[in-house]
Amino acid sequence: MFSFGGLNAGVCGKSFKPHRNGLNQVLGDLEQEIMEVLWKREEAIVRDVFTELRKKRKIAYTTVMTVMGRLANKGLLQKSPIKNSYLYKPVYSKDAFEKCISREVMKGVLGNYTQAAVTSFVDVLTEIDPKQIEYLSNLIEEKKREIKKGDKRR
Amino acid sequence: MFSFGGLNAGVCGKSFKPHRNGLNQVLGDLEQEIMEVLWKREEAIVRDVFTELRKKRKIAYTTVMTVMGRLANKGLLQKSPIKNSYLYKPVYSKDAFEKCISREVMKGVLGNYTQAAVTSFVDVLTEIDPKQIEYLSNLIEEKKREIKKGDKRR
DNA sequence: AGTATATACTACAGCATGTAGTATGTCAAG
DNA sequence: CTTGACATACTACATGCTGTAGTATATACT
Repeated sequence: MFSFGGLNAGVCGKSFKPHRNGLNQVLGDLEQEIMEVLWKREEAIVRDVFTELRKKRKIAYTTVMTVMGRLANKGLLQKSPIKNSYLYKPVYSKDAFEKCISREVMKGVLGNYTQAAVTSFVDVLTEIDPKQIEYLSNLIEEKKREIKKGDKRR
Repeated sequence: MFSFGGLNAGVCGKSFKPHRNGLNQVLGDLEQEIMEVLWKREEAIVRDVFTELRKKRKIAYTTVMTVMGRLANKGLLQKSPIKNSYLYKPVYSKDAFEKCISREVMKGVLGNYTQAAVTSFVDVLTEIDPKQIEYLSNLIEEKKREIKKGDKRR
């Protein structure tokens, strides 16, 4: 239950903040910064991330460590022992994570206000990128054919 | 900025919890219960709401009052002096509120992961209610015509 | 042995929300 | 005019999430 491509939905769809940007919509500020570093480097130890973040702003080593630990507890980072410390890796690719978010959010909104959601979807999509309407149109036609096929089989 | 039908988006789109049900997706448990009562009765004083909630469970009068006050601060309830107390009314209809949510959430997800969002939208919609695909299809055709018209005018 | 580095653990602040007590004001009935 | 019901304001505490960081302790290399 609640899984998508092996990704536990609880992880990507717990709380979505529409007004924020990027993955900050589901992650805290620092959490997001850290995940970005991890996705960029594939893997890292706390010091790597600390050094990276430290370039931009003042932050304590233990702060980074604490949050990386929390991300591991949430299932977003995998923690494996290495020498006298741990190596962290993202459990899911950024792409998979984003797909999971969009899917969970869509499920949440469509499942609760289907009609209104369909309407605003089309409106908003037109506003932000009218070209996507063409793509959407094709997707729909495809789905329609799929549904018909399913009907025949019955 | 950030308004929809007079509704300040901050109110309906601050934090969306996809896994919850109904307006509990953007409101706390008690907040939602209270709003439901208000939407049902159009207007009420604290005691009305308290009496209603009290039928179902143990709760203190002041608890209801505190939360109704918070809802007023958030701009969800309008508070007008009456006799020696206040009369509360929903500022927005339940319908308008739901539309605002769906719009803000769509903006949030489409604005950040357009492609992925379009894909999951179609998938999820098919899963939960294939009949809606037909409606969607019509909406799209309409939009396409609108867009063409807009092009001509340039 | 000492210094740097790693983690674990603890802790606190701020915000949102649920919960409720206490103090205080108001009004109507006796 | 005193009393009791009821209203509000204010304060407070708990929980969960996130950002932040100190302290204690283990480890390892020089």
